[in-house]
Amino acid sequence: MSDPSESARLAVDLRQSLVRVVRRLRATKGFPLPQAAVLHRLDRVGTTSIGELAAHEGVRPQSMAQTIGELEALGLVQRAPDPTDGRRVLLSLTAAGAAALVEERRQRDDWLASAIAEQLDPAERAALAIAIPALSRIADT
Amino acid sequence: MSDPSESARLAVDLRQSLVRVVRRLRATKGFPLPQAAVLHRLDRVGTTSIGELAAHEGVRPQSMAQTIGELEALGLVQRAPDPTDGRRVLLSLTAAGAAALVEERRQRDDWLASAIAEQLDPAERAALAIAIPALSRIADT
DNA sequence: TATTGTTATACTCTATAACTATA
DNA sequence: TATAGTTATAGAGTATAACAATA
Repeated sequence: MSDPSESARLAVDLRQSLVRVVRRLRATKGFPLPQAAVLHRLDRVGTTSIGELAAHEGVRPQSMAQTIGELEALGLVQRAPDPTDGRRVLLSLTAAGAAALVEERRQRDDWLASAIAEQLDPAERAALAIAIPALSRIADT
Repeated sequence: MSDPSESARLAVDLRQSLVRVVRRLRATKGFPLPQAAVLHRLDRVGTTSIGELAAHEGVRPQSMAQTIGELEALGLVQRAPDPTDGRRVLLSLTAAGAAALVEERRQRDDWLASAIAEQLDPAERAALAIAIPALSRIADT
């Protein structure tokens, strides 16, 4: 049974803490968050399209196109035509992009990982492991 | 003991899910997120200063001053001089601000609360209840 | 017609810098 | 000098609208 007042309380507290953590993340040294997300995504899936990236991140294709343009200008991402569909563009990391990802991990990811390791107790880390996929599901709503 | 690789994995997954939920929150009808946060905060503490609000949200006083200016222009927040310190400004909700908060709750908070109630199972909600204060602590780092 | 992507433009959010007024 | 707040300006992040190319 879900208690509506419990969910209401969780909602308000969740919104406040999420917004604050994201501000803190943005303030931490590293690539802009949209760029960092693309670097991680390309590293994980190898090759994909702008539309897929936009859908996965929950932004408009126009917004993702701009992020990709920035990464391309930095030489971190490369485009290739999709051989089976002339409308699509296949994206992948360049060698410099892979190196940039290493640097991103060393900076922002490392900060967050340290915060999790040092400031959370085992029960909180276990709770986080359960909460994260739940949050992703909410984001997809 | 905290396993470093566990924390590293949590960090990357956490960043991605948080950013996506915040984007989704921003896209949901209601006040801009900084304004909504102030409405909630003033409702909770009654009266406070710009500096306190900025510290609580983790933004610069200049940024908070702008948010307050917007809310004041909308007639949702009122200023009063601090009788004991001429530099400070005491902020509080107007009647219209309290009404606006009701509307905010009806819209964005209700969306999030519904998502929590309908899409999360009891174990996930319990995990969220533990994870939220942990996230707040990380934001304060 | 529908889909993929681009370009142009504007608004939101937050920061830094430079300032005023009060303590 | 230090603190609370303001104003000006810039940059990051995202959206909508209008368009071109391909399916």
